[in-house]
Amino acid sequence: MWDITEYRTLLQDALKRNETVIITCKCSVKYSGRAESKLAEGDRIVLIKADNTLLVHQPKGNAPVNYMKAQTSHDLVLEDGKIILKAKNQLLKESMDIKINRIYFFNSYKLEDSQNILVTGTEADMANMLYEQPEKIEKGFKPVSQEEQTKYGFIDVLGVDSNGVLTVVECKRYSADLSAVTQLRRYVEKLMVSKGISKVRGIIAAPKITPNALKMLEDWGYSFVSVIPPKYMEEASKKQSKLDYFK
Amino acid sequence: MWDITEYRTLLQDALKRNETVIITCKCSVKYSGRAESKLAEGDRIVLIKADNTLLVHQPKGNAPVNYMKAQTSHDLVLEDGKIILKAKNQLLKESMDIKINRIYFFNSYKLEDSQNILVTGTEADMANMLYEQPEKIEKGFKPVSQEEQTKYGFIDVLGVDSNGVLTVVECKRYSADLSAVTQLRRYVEKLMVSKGISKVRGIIAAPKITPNALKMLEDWGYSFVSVIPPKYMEEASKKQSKLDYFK
DNA sequence: TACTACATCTCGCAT
DNA sequence: ATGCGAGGTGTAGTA
Repeated sequence: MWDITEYRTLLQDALKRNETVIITCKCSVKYSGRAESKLAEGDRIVLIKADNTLLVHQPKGNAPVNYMKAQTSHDLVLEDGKIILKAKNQLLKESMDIKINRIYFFNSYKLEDSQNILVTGTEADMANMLYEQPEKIEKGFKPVSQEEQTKYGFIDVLGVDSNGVLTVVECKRYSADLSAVTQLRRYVEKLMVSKGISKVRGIIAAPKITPNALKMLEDWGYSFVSVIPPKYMEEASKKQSKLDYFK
Repeated sequence: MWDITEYRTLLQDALKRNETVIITCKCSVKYSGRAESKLAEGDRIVLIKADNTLLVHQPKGNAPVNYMKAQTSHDLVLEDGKIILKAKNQLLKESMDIKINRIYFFNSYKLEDSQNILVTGTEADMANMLYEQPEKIEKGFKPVSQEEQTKYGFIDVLGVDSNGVLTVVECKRYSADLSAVTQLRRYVEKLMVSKGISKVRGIIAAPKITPNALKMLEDWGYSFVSVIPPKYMEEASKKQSKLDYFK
């Protein structure tokens, strides 16, 4: 089992069968592609998934320290007496070499999983909530129909205020920041041009807003409305029944 | 080994020893916290790292389908005759239940890794390149000193053009998009206010720019310069010698 | 801690 | 394929 040729066969067979491979090892990593990186020797977990995605995980942190996208080829070769896992993605012109100094553990398993995750409490759910409860934006606010709204692109909620002024609402699930304000500004200005009107209001709907963002918002004559985003699972129930989730 | 109490002990001991746990299993997942999610039954790999980060990986794709951040507590309990991995993060008010219907594989290993990755070819490297080769921006462009530049915060490169006009350069490693333009615009306007001057130029330096972004850029009187970002490993060599990388 | 912006972002969706 | 924006974004730097 400690022979490179056996591991090589194990890996190739596993990939051929679309199995997912787990290697726990001491290794160093070099990557070249969109950027370049070096990672000196340490203990890591290397995952090669059924779609040939490769992930290198250190023993801490959420994000993989190195990775290759799907449609990468993988091979184990011997260089200077060391086992190297060579990963290449021709399409993306990326490559990675993982020099494996010690294998603690090597396994592969055929994983069957056709399920998609269902997430609720997203920005889209928040926009839908405001469509159904427009008074949360302000008294007299009337959303335009969702069908009409889609014509204007990425605007979260589009409506008319109590004075009949066209109003763009940008939702954020968390604290709205400067980029939220510039995004709103962009939509407002785009709408003024496309509609040929000089007055369009802009509102940010979020639980809170950063001080700098609020200042910029007010400088531009827009306004902030504090709205708590939804995240209840009733939304999920609706989606599930729509998608025949339990069939 | 198929007894819940044994697995429970295995998990607790592993976590106590700061080992990293790998579980290959058939499971379903529910999450509640910043949002809520459900994932129906399928085969996945569950990683619990030494810092108590938890990752659930499906057999395809780069990103984990579910996860919990560091400082989460983990326990295996029996509910309705099923093994449930219960993960709780009190601080973030997040929780996850992984109902494990079958364990294909369970292992843990003490991983030693004190290394940090070194990446080159980042936006910061691109800005540094333009500092050293300002003619890549345009003839006669003179960057201000890096010390002075830092006073203005997030501006990538600040300089003066051949006519003595203050100029903000925003770098992007890939195609510059609309948000890059609004970001530039924000920096330019902030600088005009803080310096009390009416004319500040804005330049986007990137390998390319999207059509909409270019239009917006030109509408605002800014300009685009095509620059190929650096990614050579000579930068890494410098950083390495600075950091005594090989000691 | 909060704010800001990058990321080998990833991912989905629409054109 | 590209453009665009959300993300349970994660992560680092800074005030």
